Amino acid sequence: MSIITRFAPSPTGFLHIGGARTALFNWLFARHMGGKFLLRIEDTDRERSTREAVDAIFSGLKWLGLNWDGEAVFQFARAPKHREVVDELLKSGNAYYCYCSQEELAAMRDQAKAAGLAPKYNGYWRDRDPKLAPVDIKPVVRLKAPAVGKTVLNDLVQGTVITDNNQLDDMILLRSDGTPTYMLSVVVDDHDMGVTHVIRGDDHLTNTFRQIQIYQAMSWQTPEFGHIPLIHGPDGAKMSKRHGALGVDAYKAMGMLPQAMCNYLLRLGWAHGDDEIIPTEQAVQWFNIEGIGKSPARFDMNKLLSLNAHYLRQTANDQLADEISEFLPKDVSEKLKEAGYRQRAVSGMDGLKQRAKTLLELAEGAKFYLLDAPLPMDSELKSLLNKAESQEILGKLIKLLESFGEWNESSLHSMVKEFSEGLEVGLGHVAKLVRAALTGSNISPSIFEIMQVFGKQETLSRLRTKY
RNA sequence: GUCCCCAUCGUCUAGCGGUUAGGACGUCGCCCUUUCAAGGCGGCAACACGGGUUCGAUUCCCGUUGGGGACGCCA
Repeated sequence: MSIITRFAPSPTGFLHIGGARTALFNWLFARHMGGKFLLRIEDTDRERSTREAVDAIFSGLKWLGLNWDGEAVFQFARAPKHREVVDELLKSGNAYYCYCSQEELAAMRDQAKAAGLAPKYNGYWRDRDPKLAPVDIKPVVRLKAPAVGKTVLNDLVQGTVITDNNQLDDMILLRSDGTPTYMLSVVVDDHDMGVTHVIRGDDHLTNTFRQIQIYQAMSWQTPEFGHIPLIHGPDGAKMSKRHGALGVDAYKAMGMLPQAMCNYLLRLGWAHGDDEIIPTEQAVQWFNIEGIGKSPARFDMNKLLSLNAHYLRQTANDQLADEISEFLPKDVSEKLKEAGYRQRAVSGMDGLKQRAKTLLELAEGAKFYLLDAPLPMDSELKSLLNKAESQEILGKLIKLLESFGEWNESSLHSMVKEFSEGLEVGLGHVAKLVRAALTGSNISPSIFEIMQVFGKQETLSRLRTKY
């Protein structure tokens, strides 16, 4: 039998990092098994669901390369189907109307808590004659869950977990306004969509017992469940906004590469021996649910960054030249469209990409190739260049360069080195001046590589520029 | 409060009864070097604690402690 997984986020905010990992695991498992990966938007909370959030989920998944099979299912649209199931449950005696008010329910919870029990509904209307119902209260429909015995979950990740049914109460299936609850909708949708493996965050673990009760009441076969540990913030607590970790779009904006994100997320809670660099294609081959760890992992930006730097260096130069475009100011990125400037950026990437961890840093580092002299420069560097002594050195160098024929990195290196030794100032000092004139900075790739990329004419023109 | 889950370097992890407890990120030092990186080499750094089981426990069992999660007419 072919397996079917799904990712079922609620569109109430951005696609966060934990959700992305859940999606990744579902996607990897489906692809590994040659099955299907479905997407369902759980938009039954009409108050909080937004179109923007739906778009963020779509674009986030696409960016990560987690393509889903078929059209995304919107849960709210299936409400009529969910209500049909409630009718069936009512008919079969597996559900009943409950007329308790919010106040009464709160009192019950307090009472249970005071008695040392889990705060829950006490089943007041479970076996009561509906004729006794107050006329002014709109009822909810509750599942008539087994009151005794145990519910067993053989979880793919967590192992066998057993809950005493007295821990669970009769959950609400239909709200008083007639809308289905999450608990019911998930079960009905997973069943109708043919989902065979439900892989989700372990914050859903206890919900699963309730959901199993619905499957049982409907005599439906339960899918396999795998509850993966949540990602925690650096302080060990559940990942939240205050950890500064936002939606996947935020990581994109930081200049992260999707391959790096996937690799990082995969290694959070899953390992393949000592392997660290696991490109997605490799992950599809290797992925298995058994390998998922049970302990929560903390989010570590440094490791993500290091992985990102790795994938950045693996990326082809011309592709990087395209990628940095959106990280550049408009006027600078426009230059990228002109063949000459673009060629410089592409040629310069070898030196640039090993100095950047993100596309943002890469773009920053590439600016000097795209800007025209005079370059923006801090005052300290300016005054260094303006010193008579500096000008004298540069003047002599320019003369030599003008008649220098072998315009390539290594020849330029030897030549300038010899030149410096002749002047008895040291290559370091000369390099600093050249670097300033060529890049406007005192940090850059090799100046000889830069000279080669610029070519003789542009190099000399920059060296002659006065600040 | 009740229930559930977790526990190896600072972090992510390998380990599935006998290992000098391995790798990666970070960190420190050295090499390379025109700056900054990258790269190479090396150092520091962990089995939470207490009981069992066993010839032998990081590994299996129980407890303690610590962390996390769930207990909505949210999803």
